[in-house]
Amino acid sequence: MQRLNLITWNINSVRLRQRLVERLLLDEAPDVLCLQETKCPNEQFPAAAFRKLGYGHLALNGNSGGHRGYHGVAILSRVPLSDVTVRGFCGKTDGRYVRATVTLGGAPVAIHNFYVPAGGDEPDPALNPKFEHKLAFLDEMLSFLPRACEAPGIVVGDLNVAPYEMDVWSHRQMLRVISHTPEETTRFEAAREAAGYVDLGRRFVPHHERLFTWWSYRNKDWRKSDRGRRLDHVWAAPQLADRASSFRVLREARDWPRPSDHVPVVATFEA
DNA sequence: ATGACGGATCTAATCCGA
Repeated sequence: MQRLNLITWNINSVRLRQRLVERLLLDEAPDVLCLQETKCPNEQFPAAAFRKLGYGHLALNGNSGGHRGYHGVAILSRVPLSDVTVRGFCGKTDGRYVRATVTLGGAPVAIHNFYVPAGGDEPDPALNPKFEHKLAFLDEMLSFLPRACEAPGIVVGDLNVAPYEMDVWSHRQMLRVISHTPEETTRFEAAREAAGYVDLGRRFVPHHERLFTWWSYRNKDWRKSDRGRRLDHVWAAPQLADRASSFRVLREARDWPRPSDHVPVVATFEA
């Protein structure tokens, strides 16, 4: 493969939105699609439908057991996947990470697909166990990524943190709102820097421009109010970031029928 | 000004998302 076209998308139920995934595969023809919040046990993943469209290679870490109906990540590919690995974070097996390797220009590229915990409402880890879990997850990413990212790769997913001022609709009003608190954003940046990877979104879109990938279902008119956040990310090893030829946020998908509240993020890498 | 929406689940009301 001489070019890698990669998409990450929090689908918010892959079974409910199977048709939207098919539409994306047909419209964008990515080589690899990373999904989060599949909300789907592995045995119920609609693999046959995607295989028909040419995506016959799968890496799944679906929800199971006590996490029925929540979480779940998947990598779909039209090129072979090797080194498929599932890992639990914070001592849980809750479907938040899957890795697979593809080949670009004869060299392996590891793809790390994450669904970071949302963290609940109350931004105090002493009062809110979900926020405590999120901070612990980010801390574990900090210790995990340096070794995992030694092999050149790409970290993608719904990372559930909007690190910069123009990654949220109001920096001032969001500082005490989970996804943009300093406790999260400092850990988030530390984890990325420990990996030595590049924030591809901000390599392509300057820091003074707003860039969002998620808009709440609760807004009456998401486009008009534009109270979004940048929660979905693509981080790339420096040598891959230098070969990135495009980066796009598919905002139009927010208006597809019965949409996800997240939109797909597309990145292209040349060999 | 906080939106008051939408998904899954032991189908009715609850948990969760962020």
